[in-house]
Amino acid sequence: MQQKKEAFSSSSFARDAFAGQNTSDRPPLVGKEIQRLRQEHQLTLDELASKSGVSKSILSQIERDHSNPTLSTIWRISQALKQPLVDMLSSGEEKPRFEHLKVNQTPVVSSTDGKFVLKILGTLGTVSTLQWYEFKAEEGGILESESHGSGSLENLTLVSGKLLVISGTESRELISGETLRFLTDSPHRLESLGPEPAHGFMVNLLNSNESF
Amino acid sequence: MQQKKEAFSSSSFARDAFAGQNTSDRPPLVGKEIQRLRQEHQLTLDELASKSGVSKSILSQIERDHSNPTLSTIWRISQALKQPLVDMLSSGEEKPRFEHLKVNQTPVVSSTDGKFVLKILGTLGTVSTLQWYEFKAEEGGILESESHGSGSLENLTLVSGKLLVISGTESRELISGETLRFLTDSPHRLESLGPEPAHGFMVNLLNSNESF
DNA sequence: AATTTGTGTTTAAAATAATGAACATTAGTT
DNA sequence: AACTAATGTTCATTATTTTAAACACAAATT
Repeated sequence: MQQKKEAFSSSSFARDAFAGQNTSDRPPLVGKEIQRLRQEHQLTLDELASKSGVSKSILSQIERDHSNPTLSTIWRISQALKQPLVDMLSSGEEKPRFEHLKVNQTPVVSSTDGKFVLKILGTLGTVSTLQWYEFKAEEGGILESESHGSGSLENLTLVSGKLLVISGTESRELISGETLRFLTDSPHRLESLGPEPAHGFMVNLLNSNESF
Repeated sequence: MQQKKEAFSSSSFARDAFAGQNTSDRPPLVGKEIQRLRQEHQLTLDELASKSGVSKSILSQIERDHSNPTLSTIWRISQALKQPLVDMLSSGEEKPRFEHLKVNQTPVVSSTDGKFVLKILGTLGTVSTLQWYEFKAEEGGILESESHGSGSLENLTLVSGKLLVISGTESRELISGETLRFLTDSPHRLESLGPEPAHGFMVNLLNSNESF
């Protein structure tokens, strides 16, 4: 019954019984990171133990990667160290190459009557300000915009539906599949003509102050 | 000797399985998220068990938040579901940060077998080059791209369908309505997973500080 | 209806993570 | 050096996760 205290060498942690998948990779080793954070906070094992509610013996083992902590244990440690749980786990991994926005994380703006919905897909405010959106508008939905400043440009592509675009004194009617670029240095307005809802994509360049 | 078959009711874990927002006084409940991902992949507990090497009984309990999984268990599940470990834990927590832009090269895009259709909606060449597209890809459609140069950024929004994105050694799976930003300083690849065709938008920022 | 097949849940045993106490090791002081 | 005090590690025990097998249930097939 007495198995070796030899870390998790015989446990499922290092098991490679299930070949074919990722035998090369292993779960993240949080030990060094936890130890670094604890020392940064100038805490002893005893102090972190009482702060976190995790026994100091298991803390010692986790720091040396001799134990495979449970989620609740990692979480209690992260709380005591005031460190987001996620950061502790990703320290050993690769840098975040992706930014993954789930459906409910995408900012949405809608007109007061709710008929015109703008989903803000991205913005970039470096050299020139750039914003892009997806929009959906049922029949009669209207989006009114002020001037975006001289030199601002709007690029509209309609995937489905019919859309009336009015900028300044001019107006155009867009049908499915068409693209329209126009200056938005004056108030402008989009209106879904229906009957099917308008759906499309919009890229805006705002107030470019570049000289070329 | 008291046997608590009641999961972790006597532990520091949550008493009630309630998969709402993370109130940040208890470890994150990953059950709902894991179940969602498994069903998205159309896997049964048996299938995920053999893919991940985690027994289906514990999978069942974890999905219902009746167990407090170890790090290695969560990690093996995340690997099988091709989902970054961190994302599974942060479903109710904070968001990732942004990326930074650097120097670059000339972008080269090598495309397809016909199943993947890119519609170029617009381009703009100033200090950094900007391009945006609409794409439609039937099941199995693949778009392979070479590096766009270090610091190049791709912004993908999926309107419908399912899309697998691979960049470098990492991969993400996008479902309808989600947005993904990622660095394209290494070869990357988009694959429509079907069954319905993938449809979405793409905005690329390419570094073009070309020094001839 | 009865039987199979597929899918998720529960059960009993084994593996191991977590605890508190004893032990070891270092660092500082006399 | 010897003695403390402080800190980290190991030990024995307990608590819980994990596993494999049995079970329950539903849907499909004969």
